[in-house]
Amino acid sequence: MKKNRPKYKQIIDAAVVVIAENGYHASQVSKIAKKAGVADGTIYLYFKNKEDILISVFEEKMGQFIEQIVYSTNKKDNASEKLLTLIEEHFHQLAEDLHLAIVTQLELRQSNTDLRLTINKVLKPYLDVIDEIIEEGKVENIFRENLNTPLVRQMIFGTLDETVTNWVMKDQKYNLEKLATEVHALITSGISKK
Amino acid sequence: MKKNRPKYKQIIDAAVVVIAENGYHASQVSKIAKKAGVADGTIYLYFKNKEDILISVFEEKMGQFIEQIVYSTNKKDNASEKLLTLIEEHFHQLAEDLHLAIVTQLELRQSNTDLRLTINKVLKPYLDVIDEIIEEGKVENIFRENLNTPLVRQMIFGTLDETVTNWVMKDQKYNLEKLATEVHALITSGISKK
Amino acid sequence: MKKNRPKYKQIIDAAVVVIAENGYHASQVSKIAKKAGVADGTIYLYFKNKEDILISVFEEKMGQFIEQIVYSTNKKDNASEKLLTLIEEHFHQLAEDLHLAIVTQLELRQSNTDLRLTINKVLKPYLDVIDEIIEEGKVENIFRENLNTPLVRQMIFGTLDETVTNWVMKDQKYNLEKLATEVHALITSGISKK
Amino acid sequence: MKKNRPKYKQIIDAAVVVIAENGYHASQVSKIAKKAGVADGTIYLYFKNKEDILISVFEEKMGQFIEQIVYSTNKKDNASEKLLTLIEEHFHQLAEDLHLAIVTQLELRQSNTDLRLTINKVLKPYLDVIDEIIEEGKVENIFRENLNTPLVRQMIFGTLDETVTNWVMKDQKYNLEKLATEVHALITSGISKK
DNA sequence: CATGAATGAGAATTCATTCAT
DNA sequence: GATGAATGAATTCTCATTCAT
Repeated sequence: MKKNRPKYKQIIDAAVVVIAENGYHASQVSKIAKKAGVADGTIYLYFKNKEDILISVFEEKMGQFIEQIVYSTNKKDNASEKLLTLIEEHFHQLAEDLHLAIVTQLELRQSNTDLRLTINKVLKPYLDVIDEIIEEGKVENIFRENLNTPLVRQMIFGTLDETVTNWVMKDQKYNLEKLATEVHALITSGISKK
Repeated sequence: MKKNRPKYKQIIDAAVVVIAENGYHASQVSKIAKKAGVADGTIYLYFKNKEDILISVFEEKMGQFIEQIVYSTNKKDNASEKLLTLIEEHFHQLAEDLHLAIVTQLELRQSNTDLRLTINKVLKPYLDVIDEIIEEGKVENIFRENLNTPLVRQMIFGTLDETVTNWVMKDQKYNLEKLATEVHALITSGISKK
Repeated sequence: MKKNRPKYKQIIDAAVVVIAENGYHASQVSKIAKKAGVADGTIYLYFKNKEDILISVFEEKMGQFIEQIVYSTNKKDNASEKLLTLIEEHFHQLAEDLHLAIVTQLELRQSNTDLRLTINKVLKPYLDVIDEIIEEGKVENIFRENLNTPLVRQMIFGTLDETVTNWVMKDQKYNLEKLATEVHALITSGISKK
Repeated sequence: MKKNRPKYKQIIDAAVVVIAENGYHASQVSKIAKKAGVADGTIYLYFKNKEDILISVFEEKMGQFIEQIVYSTNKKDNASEKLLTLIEEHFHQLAEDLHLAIVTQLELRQSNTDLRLTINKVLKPYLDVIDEIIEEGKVENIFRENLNTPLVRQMIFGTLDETVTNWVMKDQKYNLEKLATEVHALITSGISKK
C-alpha cells in the first residue's frame, strides 16, 4: 500500500508547506519534490498527477480533521454541547496548524478542475455530522423541530468558514478559539433581543 | 472617460458571460474580445491587462449590486426589516443573473494576485452596510447590545455566501429567493427552541 | 513639397529627441507624434512608414553634417589641412548636438532593414569627400602615392567613428573636440618613432 | 556545470548560424532550438532567456577569439610584430568563420539592453591587449612615448572594425587577410610622405 | 488637412509529465 | 524503486498602420 510508505507522507506534508508558503499557483511539482527530498519523477510513483497530490492533501488532512471532530462530539450527550464542541474543534485544529488553515481556506479554493468536486466529497461526512447534530437537537427538543436542516447546516458551516477565513486573512491577529462560545451563542440564540 | 464609452461595457459584459461559460482559467482574452465583437488589441485600449478586466468586472457588477442593496435597505425603517431586505436583495440579484452568480461565487475565487485584494476592497462597502444595520439594531433595542459586530457580520455574510454557493453548485434546483425569510429568522432568532 | 511644411521638420526633430531619450526600440510612432504635437495619423501624411521617418532623420541631419564639412574643408588649400578640418568639424558637430550624436552613434545602428542600406547611401558623399582629400594629398605629394585609398578611408572613418562612439558611451566626460589634432597627427604620421 | 554539457555548445553553435542566416530580429528561440536539435524548452535548461543565449554566444566566441590573439602575439618579441600579429589574427579568424563575422559585425550590434554592456565587458580584455602592445612599444622605443594610449587604441580598433565590417558588407569580394600588412603600415607610419 | 480609435499578427516562456539509466 | 534531463503545447500583449469623421 503506497499510502503507508514513508515517502507518501513526506510528499503530502511537503505539499502543504509549499502551498502555504508559495500559494497555489506558484507550487510547482518540482518545488514540492525538492521540499520532500525526492526527485521530481518519484512524485509520480506515488501520485497519478499533480492534482492527485492536492486531492490527497485534502483527503488526508481533512480526514483527520473530521475524525477528530466526530470523536470529540461523540463524547458529548446533547446536541447543543455537540455543536459547541464542533465549533471549538473546528477553530482549534485550524488555529493549531496555520499552514493547513492557509491551504484549506485560501489556496486550495483557487483550483478548478476535479479538486473542487473532491473537496465537496471529502467535506460530505463533516456536513453529515452537522446535519446529525441538528436532527438530534430536534429530537431532544432543544432545537426547533421545523428547522430546514440543510439550510441550518449552510448557516453553521458558512459562519465557521467565513470566521476562519477572516482570521487567516487578518493575519491571525486575534484568538480564533476564544470566539467559539460567541459563535455558538449566535447560532443557537440569534441576534435578537429576548 | 473610458468607462463611459460603449465598448467598455461591451467588454465587461462579454467577460462575465465568457467566464461563466468557460470557467476562469479557460477564459482567454481572445475569447472575450470575440464575444465582445472587438479586436484583441482593443481590449488593451480599455484595460491595462487581463487581470484589470477581471477586477473591473467585479468592481462594476458588485458596485451595482451593493448600490441596489443600499437603496432598498434605506427605504426600510428598522434594522430587522433592513436585514430582511438585504437578504432578499442579495438572493434576488444573484438569482436574476445566473452568469454573475457563477462568476462571483465560483470563478473569480480561483484568482490569486491583486484580484483577491480588490475583491475585499470592493466588498468593504457591503460589509459596512451590514455593520451599520447591526449597530442600528442595537440602538433600536431590537438586537442585543453586547453583540460582537464584526463577528455577527461574518455570520451574516458567511451564511448568505454559503447559501448562494450551494444553490449555484446544486444547479439552482430550488428557489433561492424563497429562502430569504427563513435565513432571516435563523439569524435573528437562532436555532434554539424558545 | 512636404519637406518644406513646418510639421515635417517638427516630426524629424521630435524623432531625434525621442530616440535619443528612449532608445531606438522604445521609440514608438505614437511617442514621436506626441512629442511633435501632432496626431499619430498625421505622421503618415508626411512619411510613408516608421522607417521612412528614421531614414529621413538620417538624411536630413547627415545632409547638413556633410554639407558643413564640405563647406569648411573647401576653404582650406591642402590635403593635410583639409583632413584636419574634416576631423575638427566631425567632432565639433557631434559634440554640439548630443542628441544627434547618441542617435547616430548608438541608436540608429540597432535597426536592421533598409535603414542600414540607406545609412551607407547617405554616408557615401562623406566617404567620397574623404577619398578626394586622400587623392588630393597624393597629387600634392603630401601623402604617399601608393596608398590604398579605400583602405585609408576606412582607417580614417573607423578611427573617427570609434572615437566619437567612445566619447558618447563614456558619457562625454572629456572634451572630444580637443582630440582633433592628436587624431590628425596619428593618421598622418602613425605611431612609430621617427 | 552546464557549460560543459554537449547541448550547451550545440545551442551556441546553432544560434550563431541561425542569427547569421536570418538576422538578429528574425532569430526566434524556436528556430535556434530546431537547428540545435533540441526542444524549445531545453533551451531554458541552459539559458535564462533569449538574451542570455546571445550574451553567451558573444562570450564564448569572443573569448576564444581573444585567447587566440593573446596566444599568438605573446610569441612575438616586439611591439610592432605583436601589432602585426594582432591584425593578422583579427582578420584571419573572422575571415575563417563568416557566420561569426556576420554575427559580430552586423547582427549583434542591433541589440540594446544588457547585451551591449556585455559586449563592452567581453571586449575589455582585447582592448587591454592593444593597450599593452602600445605601452610595450613605448618602452621598446619603437612607438612615440607621448602617444595617448586610449586614443591610439581607439584608432587601431576602429580601423580594424571598420575594415572587417566593410569586407562583410561588400560580400567578402576581396581577401581580407591580405590587407593586414597594409593596415599595419598605415597605423605605424601614417599616410604622410616620409 | 488632421485626427485618434480600432485593428490583428506574431513570439517568448513555463512546467507537468515521461522514460532511459 | 529512484532519478532528473528532456519535452512541447499553449497564451498574453505591443504597436505600426488605417480610415471614418
